[in-house]
Amino acid sequence: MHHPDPTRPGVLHLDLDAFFAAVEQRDKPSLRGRPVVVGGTGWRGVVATASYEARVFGIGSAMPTQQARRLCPNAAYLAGRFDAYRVVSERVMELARELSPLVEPMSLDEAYVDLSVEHPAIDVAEVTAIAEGFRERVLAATGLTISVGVGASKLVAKIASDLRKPDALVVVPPGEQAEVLGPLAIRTLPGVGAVTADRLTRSGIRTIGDLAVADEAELVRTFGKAHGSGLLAFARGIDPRPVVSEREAKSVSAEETFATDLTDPRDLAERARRMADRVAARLAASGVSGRTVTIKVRRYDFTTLNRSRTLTRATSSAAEITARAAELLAGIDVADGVRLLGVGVSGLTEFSQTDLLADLLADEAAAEEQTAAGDADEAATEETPVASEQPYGPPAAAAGWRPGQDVVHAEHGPGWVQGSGVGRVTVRFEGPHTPVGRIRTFADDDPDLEPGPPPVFQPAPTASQLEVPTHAVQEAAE
DNA sequence: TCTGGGGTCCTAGGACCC
DNA sequence: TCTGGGGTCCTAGGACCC
Repeated sequence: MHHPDPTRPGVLHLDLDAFFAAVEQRDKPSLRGRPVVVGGTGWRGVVATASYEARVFGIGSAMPTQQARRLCPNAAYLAGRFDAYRVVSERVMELARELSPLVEPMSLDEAYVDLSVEHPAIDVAEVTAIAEGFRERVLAATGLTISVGVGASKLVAKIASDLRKPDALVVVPPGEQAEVLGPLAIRTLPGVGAVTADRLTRSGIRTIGDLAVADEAELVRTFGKAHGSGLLAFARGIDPRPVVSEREAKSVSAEETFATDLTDPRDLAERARRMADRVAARLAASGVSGRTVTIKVRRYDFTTLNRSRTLTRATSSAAEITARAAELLAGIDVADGVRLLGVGVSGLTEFSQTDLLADLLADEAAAEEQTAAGDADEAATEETPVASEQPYGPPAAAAGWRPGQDVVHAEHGPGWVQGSGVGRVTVRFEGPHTPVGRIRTFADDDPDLEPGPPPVFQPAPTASQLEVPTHAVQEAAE
């Protein structure tokens, strides 16, 4: 474990600008320069990312999509293409790892990099050159701009990357930390959310500078030991957290907000089963199993409950997770309506051969339980089709065409779904390297129209590639 | 305005153990 | 029995992050 040197600007925070929306504008020429909103497009959706053109209208992350639509009805509302985002993200992380092996991805669009192992004497000039080179390579390889913040710690790097977004590099020299942080609003400090900011403001603390001179005992009384003293340390620019390149997941979960509240326990049990299946598949894919099964229930009034049960052995069996989730669900009154249900597994460990055998036995045992329960109560095991299987709100299509989705037409080639409804689907035929494309409308069950792969973005040739003689390029291509 | 889905970490109380 | 002092595990809830 390596801690960053607090006297040198060796930590980078990388943050792709308006990431999901930027990928959409890259791949869809007709959306460039226009407001684009990516997120839940249904009744109960929220905004994941708004392009800068959409932010002008007041649209931002976590805002209900309904509200965004009122603010800017003419924006493009897209459901998101996470496979495409993942490809771009992996490429950026790869480029980051060329700077240093100490890269800690925080999400698809953010990561920390610690340069201090390989550049122990790094200074502002050197890190500036490294970071600018990196930003250029990201733009060439992905067509996207990335903001980079640099400081002596994760904390300072993170704050710096946000200071002049988009498409900016901000280096905070260790000697200027206090001056830079002091005047900033308390809310810009990572770990200060709506609740903490509110409480601090009520104590007359508005800026990071105010917080830096606050009384520690008082903060600990108000916010608890860890949060109270952590807050003060952060405000003073103290952050010894290392950049960690490999972190093990601690839990795996799946959850869903329903288009309309569910009240039938059998519907909920069936939904829980499907979520348990997905969780089990992901556990298996990452080679882990877990001892604690948790369900999450959000009621009609947004109050949220968690119920968990810890098993004697870790499991990754879909049947066992389903059975435990069903038991936990049975203990909750759902008559007034449930808007969200989730199933999760925590207490993860890498699984062994004996776990695999135990899972097989657990599958059988759980199946028997089901059968036994079915004999006692026929209704419970009937294959009940889920009642509220309606599409996830308007204007998503009944046929399942999602706005923004990649498609291929037998005659017209690759394009994307611009909208759908009343038995029709509208497609725009364009890609990242075409001019703005034409729109065509089809029946939503047109056999010539299929879901397609994400378009491939062609990186700009780099200066060094242009210098290489033609025959060398051909050899490299073979 | 009416609130996603995937996570992390912390707190606090009770059970249980030595 | 007018009553210790940890430590760990489990459960539930909450703040926060992207």
